[in-house]
Amino acid sequence: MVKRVSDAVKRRLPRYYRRLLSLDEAGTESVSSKELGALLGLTASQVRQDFNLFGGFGHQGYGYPVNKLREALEEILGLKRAWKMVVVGAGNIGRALAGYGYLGGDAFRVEALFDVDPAVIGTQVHGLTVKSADEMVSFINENNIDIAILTVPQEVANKVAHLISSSAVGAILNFAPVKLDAQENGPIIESIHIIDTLMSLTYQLSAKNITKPR
Amino acid sequence: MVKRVSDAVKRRLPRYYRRLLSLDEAGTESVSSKELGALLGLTASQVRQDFNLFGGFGHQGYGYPVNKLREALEEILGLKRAWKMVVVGAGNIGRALAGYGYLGGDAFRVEALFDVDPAVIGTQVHGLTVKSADEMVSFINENNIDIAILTVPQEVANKVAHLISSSAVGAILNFAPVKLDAQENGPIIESIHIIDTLMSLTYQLSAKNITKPR
DNA sequence: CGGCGATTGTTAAATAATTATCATCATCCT
DNA sequence: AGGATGATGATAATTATTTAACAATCGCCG
Repeated sequence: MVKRVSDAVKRRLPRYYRRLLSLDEAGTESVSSKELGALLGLTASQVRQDFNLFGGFGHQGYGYPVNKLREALEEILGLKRAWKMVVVGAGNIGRALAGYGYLGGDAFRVEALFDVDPAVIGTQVHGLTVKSADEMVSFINENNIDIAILTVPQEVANKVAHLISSSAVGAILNFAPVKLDAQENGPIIESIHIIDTLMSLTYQLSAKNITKPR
Repeated sequence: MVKRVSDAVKRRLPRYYRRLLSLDEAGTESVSSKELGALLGLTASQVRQDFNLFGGFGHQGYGYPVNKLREALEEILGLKRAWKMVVVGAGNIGRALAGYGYLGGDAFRVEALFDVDPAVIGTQVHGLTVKSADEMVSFINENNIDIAILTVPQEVANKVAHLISSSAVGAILNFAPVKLDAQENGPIIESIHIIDTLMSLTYQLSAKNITKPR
């Protein structure tokens, strides 16, 4: 049962979970791979393949029990516990994320918000007082922070990421449009590059007017 | 030269561009596929394959001229012109994005910000006055808006997306944690699901403690 | 002015991911 | 009670993506 989970599957798991959650809340008892695939734009085959990486959740002739599968995904994704986070960089995006009491408000908690700007330090953002970046590493270590959300300007992103990596944090969620250089045994890094997604859109918009999609 | 561009390549193009831009700004004249690959965590082979989809930009024995390649990518990605955007939903993320004078501040411009909440309509956000959602479709059409950034609550995301689709907008950048149902000949849709990326992190953090990476 | 070193563009091979197929089995209906 | 139905789990086939290999080519240096 310890099969390799590809990146592609890893990206699909949260999507399955979100959909299962909403089906469960709607009171749906079971769902077939075909139905779920249709809801997510995937083939039935792929849905079954994916779930079978983690074990057999389905009943033949019946489909998958929504509640049980949702529970299983919750376990797999580590959502049965709360994760403590800090936001590093109190700019526009950083402040927005500090107010993130979102989906499974239980699972993700922002514990602190840091910045270097003296004019910003001490101000209130969504009930948090912005702390000085000097305190960051010790705060992370003393409060067992799991995830650092990095929203600093790209020029300093790697420097700050390096500093964060010297703490005991488990993962970094990077919003700076820069590739952070990963370190052996350092935190897990995932990036969200908004600007890249925008450029992907303009690429497609530009291409649309030249060649039709096949 | 009209080869099919896969999704994987499409996602790498902006990364190439960003790196080329910074190399160019640093005054670097040429870069080999090997060097560029190392900077981006790709193989030299892959870099060459990708560029060759769009034509031969390199000089044998020499590498790729940074400036010329950057220009070419700018053309390919459609960054030679300005793109007009609106932000729909003046919540935390929406307000943050309204202040988006980011990278190629020339290429992307936020022209307006919409919401349904009477308490928010009329307020100022980063120099923009929040407009009523009632005006949205006509504003998009009259001002030739290219991209709508959707940052409304998930419950109404599809409803609003549908409304946007009735306008002449070319693309939607969706931040709601929901799969928008695409329509034939409707706008191009790309989504950024922050919550999914967080879950992908907790999945990896959870998995790390059970099985070591092979 | 000719050979050497380096790096491309291209084709081929290997690997990974997705889709299709099918035997098996649980449930339901008559 | 038994067969039809429908959907899983597993395996096989297909397709896509990545990596490797190598001949062709350019500039540089002597």
